[in-house]
Parts: sequence; structure tokens; C-alpha cells
Amino acid sequence: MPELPEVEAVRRGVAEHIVGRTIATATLTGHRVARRHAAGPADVSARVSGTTVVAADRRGKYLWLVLARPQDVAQALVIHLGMSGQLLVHRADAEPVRHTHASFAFDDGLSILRFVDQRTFGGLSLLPLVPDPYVPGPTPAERAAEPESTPEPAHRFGVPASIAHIGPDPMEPAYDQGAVIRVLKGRHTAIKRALLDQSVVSGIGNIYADEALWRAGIHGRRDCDALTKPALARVLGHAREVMVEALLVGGTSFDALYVNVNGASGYFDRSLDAYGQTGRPCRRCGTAIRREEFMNRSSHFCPRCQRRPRTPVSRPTAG
DNA sequence: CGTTCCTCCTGCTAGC
DNA sequence: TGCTAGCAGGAGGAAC
Repeated sequence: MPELPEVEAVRRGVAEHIVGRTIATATLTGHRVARRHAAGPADVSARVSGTTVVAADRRGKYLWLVLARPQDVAQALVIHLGMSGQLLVHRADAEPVRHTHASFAFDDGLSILRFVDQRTFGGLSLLPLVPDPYVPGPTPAERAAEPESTPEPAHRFGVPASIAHIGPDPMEPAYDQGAVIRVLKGRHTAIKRALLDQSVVSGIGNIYADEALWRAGIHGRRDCDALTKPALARVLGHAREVMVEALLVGGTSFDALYVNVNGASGYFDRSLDAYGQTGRPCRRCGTAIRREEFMNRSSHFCPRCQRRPRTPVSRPTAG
């Protein structure tokens, strides 16, 4: 469910309400919520207790809390919301909530942080932080030349070891659009598939892929290596732009499944031009927006503004 | 190696 | 009213 703008809205809420507080206890329910954590849920509970949350960071759709313990190396509590995950800040004495898989209580006894996830595609893991592969540190020579230079890196504490394969997202300093275009030019696959592949550029999901392609006037089945560099730049520029606009209004919420830590919805669903607009007139040309199956999911596009390629890399399924 | 497909879940809605 | 099929914001791992 949540894509970059929604995860960023959640991250900001966590930063506001949780950073600076010390975790007293963590309760994880069931094994599935920590299935990506090799040592299991009990290990997560044991090792986060007594740590202080010093930062809430994010790359693409991956969110993590930087946890510090005095005299110890910082760890990252990585949280992926999957399709239906929520992080909610509740009063310590609040009513139980269905589908709560993890709950964090703080030593001030005030509020609690809950991980609620209806479809259970999301999860938690605890990992060491490693240097960000996309933000190379200064070489020894550079350090010697500028001993007083202390630029603020994108991720002060590094990134969790588990997300080394996730590319930078379009909102972070480490993002290099030219590098992404060069990668895309070498891929023989549909442009929409590449946008959804988090290893190239992260943060884009089904909603914002459809919106970016609609804005660029490019059909999602067009082949990456057949698109010109300016066309690819247009798609990527629109992807960034549409996600920035969505973040400004709190993200896209169709229902109560996506909410901020306060339970507040975003309003970008009112501004969608393609996603979920099947049958509605295209805002540019009036042609009815069409829906088709793609990668076992849905794609929404204007058949006039976004011409289907003559020989798509992956053909539409019959029907 | 790169690319594509399938599966993991629960719940809501449309249609019979 | 009740049942069922279809669909939903994601991604990792298996299979080509």
C-alpha cells in the first residue's frame, strides 16, 4: 500500500513523537512479523529494550529507527509497511487494536508505538548499520586536504545492512537521475516494471508509477532500452514531482488502511489522474482512462496520450 | 547473469 | 440474506 510519500509522512510522525525516547519493552506477537529477522521475534524484543531512538530514517519504502545504547554500536529497527502496515502512536492505556503485531512501550510511560498490519506483508527486523554504498565517504587524501570540512551525509548513521540492494529514492541527496537513466537504457524490460523495481530507483509503487507515466505521456509497456534519454528523464522527473506533490498533502489514502501515526489520512487521491480512474475522462484529452492487467496487478492509462507500443516487451494478457 | 512469475495474507465489494 | 470471485498501496525467491 504505502509508497514513498506515505512512508515519509509516517517517518515524520515517528520523528516527531518517538525520537529521543527510550524503549522500555517491545512485544512482538507471532513469528511472521519478524520472519525476515533470522534470530526471530524474541531477539528483536530483547535487543531493542533499553535503547534510545536517536533518529527515524528512510530510503524508498523502507523505514528504520536508529537505536542507540550507551557504549554500544547503533542498530537499525527496519520497518517495512508492506501493503497494509501502519505505525500508530497511541496512549499507553489505549484499547487494543486488531492486527497489532508489535508494540513498543517507552520508559516515560506516556504513549506507545504500534505496528498494525492487516495483510501481514510488512515486517520488522533488527540489523547493524553499515556505510551507505551510495554516499561514499571522503578519501584519506580529501580528508587531509579539508580537515575542517564536515558535510552532513544523507544518512548520518549509515543504512541497514539489509537494504544494500535498494537504490536511492528521488527525494534524497544520493539520488543521481543521470545514473538511473544510464541503467534504464541498458534494460530490456517494460518501463513500468523498471519503475517498480526498487533496486534501480526506490519509492515508486503502483500508484505513482501510473501517475508518472500518465504525466509523461508514455505507456508502461514501452521498452526501457527503446526510450530516448529525454523520455526517460521526463518519466523520472514526473515520478519525483508527483511524489513531492503527494507528500505535501499527506500522501494518498483511499480508506483507513493508510493513515499517519495520528490516524490522519492524506488527500492526494483527489489529485490522481490515472490510478483508479478507469472510465473517467483523461484530464488532458477527455478519452476514457483504461485499466489493464500488468504483472498480475493493474495499470491505468490514457489510451490516447499514452500510445501502446507496437511490440511490447511483455504483451497484455488476452481478454 | 537478467528477467519473469508466483506466493505470502486479510478484508471489502460486486454480482449472482 | 449469503456465498464466491476478484481485487487491493509490495517484494523476495524460485524458475526460466
